[in-house]
Amino acid sequence: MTTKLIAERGFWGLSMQDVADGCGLTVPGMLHHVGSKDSLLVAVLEYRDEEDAKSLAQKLGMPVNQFWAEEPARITLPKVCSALVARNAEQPEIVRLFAVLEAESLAPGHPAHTYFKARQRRTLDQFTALAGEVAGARELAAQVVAMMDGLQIQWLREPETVDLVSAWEAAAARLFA
Amino acid sequence: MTTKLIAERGFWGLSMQDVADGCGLTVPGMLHHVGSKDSLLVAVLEYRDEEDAKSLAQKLGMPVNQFWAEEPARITLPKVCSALVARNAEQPEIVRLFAVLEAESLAPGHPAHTYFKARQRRTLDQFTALAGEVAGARELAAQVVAMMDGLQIQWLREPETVDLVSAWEAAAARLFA
DNA sequence: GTCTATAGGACGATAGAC
DNA sequence: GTCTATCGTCCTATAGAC
Repeated sequence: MTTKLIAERGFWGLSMQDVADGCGLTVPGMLHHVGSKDSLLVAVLEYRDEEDAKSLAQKLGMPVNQFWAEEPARITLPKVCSALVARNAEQPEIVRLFAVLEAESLAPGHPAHTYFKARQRRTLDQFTALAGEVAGARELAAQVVAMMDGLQIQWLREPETVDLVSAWEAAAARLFA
Repeated sequence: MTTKLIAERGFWGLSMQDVADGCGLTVPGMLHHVGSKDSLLVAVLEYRDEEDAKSLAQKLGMPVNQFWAEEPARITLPKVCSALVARNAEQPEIVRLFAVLEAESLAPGHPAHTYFKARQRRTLDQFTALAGEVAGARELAAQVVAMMDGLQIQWLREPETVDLVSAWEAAAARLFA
């Protein structure tokens, strides 16, 4: 529930009042559980990352947290990206949450600043490993991440006009040519 | 001055108090000039767009507001992108302002929602025209915009590690191949 | 665990003097 | 034009009863 509200307002625009209403609780009632606004934020982020990792591993038929470490031939970067995009296309609200927080957290004082910095490094490392032994693997990984983020923004801005999956497939055809 | 603060906090996290302090005024003193918080936002956005258009036209040696309408052979999409990236690399704070607002404004109720929707359409149209008569020109335009936005995020998150210009050149080599 | 009540600020905006 | 003073609203968080 929190996810939807943060996606609409961002973290700075989020009010605990609204979150509590959405949960059918009063404000102190939910603060008893989550502790504070900051810890609520990181809890939501980590929860979503876990859920996504599970879903992704299932889509690829791999055990969780191992899909990028082994079998470099069977699990390729294009396949992982397709699975990721398919997953994201199903949940626009969560994608918007990450898009908003990804930008907000660029400011050094933001509660999720270090979280997103670590997340970007981790994603780049994983994608680089998946890209294989080709020259410029890290460059390709960065471009893939950038393209996915950018297309998601366009999709979220005009969901009626843009289809995320087909937009990504067209981009992948160019990137992985 | 406002630019820097919005870039750090986003629009929802921005306080008129801070802006007024940054300008050496009191809060009502500056509200007299800008009218309201919402109008301050759009004023900043439109001002930046004008300044960027001027700078871009100068870099390309073209009259303002005509660089995408004519001479499709001399002014190509890669050239415009290089000029844009070079311009953006000089002003990380303004780029962060747009990155934050671009994500925040995805919410339908945001003061800049319609502004960014129109901006995205306009940019896509201009880039599509610049791409020329090739098949899939609009797809290419969308991918170029996505790549620029995504690389900017990575650059803003780790300015010490990522160099925006060289990252873009590597991406352009792949996109325009 | 969930509530009522309330503290203690910060916010955007207005009114009116100078 | 810029100020002081202030209104009314919203916020996060705490204290303490049930």
